[in-house]
Amino acid sequence: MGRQPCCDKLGVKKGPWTAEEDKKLINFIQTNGHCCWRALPKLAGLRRCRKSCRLRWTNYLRPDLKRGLLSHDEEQLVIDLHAHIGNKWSKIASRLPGRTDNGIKNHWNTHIKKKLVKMGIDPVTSQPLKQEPNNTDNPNSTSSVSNDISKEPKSSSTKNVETNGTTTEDESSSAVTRQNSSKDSENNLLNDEELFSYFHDNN
DNA sequence: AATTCGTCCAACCGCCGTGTT
DNA sequence: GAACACGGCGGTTGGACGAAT
Repeated sequence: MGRQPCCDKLGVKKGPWTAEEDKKLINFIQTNGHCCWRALPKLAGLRRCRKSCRLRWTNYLRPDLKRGLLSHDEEQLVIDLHAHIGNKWSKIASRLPGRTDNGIKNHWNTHIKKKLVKMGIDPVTSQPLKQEPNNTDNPNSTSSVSNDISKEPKSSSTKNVETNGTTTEDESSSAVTRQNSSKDSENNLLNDEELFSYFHDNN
């Protein structure tokens, strides 16, 4: 039978949001809340799909959003969480107040993934990678990696240098603990309660 | 100065889980 | 129980921008 499209394509606008659209969405949600995304575009006078509205609100317009790059602590938390629950970006985001799943996902894909690879860790499984030709003389891959990391921001923009200035040893050490801890969890994803208790214990 | 490359991030798409009829 | 509607999630894309060449 097939699902119907999420919204009728007729007259539905796509692409970047204008300031005016943002204003409409904010005004509507501030006065009415987002009770029903399906009806919202019409009621708010927007020619947008419900999904587009929800995404715009949650990823960009929400008043409690934190903008900018993740701090070192936040990044560390993302890495640890990811090691335990995998690509559950919304769950990870829920542990980082003011951060969105989209933002975290973006940061993971552009930054953290590469860092982990450099550290000799498979970003997908959080397990140590098989030795690459480049890493041949570092059986303990994490040790040399931490040095790499400290040099790494070279390719990053200047914004990055600011926030990453304090990185290095914490990252590698955490990677080691993750390797150990991820061992017991293997592929067993933690549910929310387990996750909570895990972090409760670690804090 | 022009081009290429890498990074950042907003936005879209398709699928899934769940609640309702 | 099946069909449907809806909200939400994760993967991916593409444009803007700055740095490097």
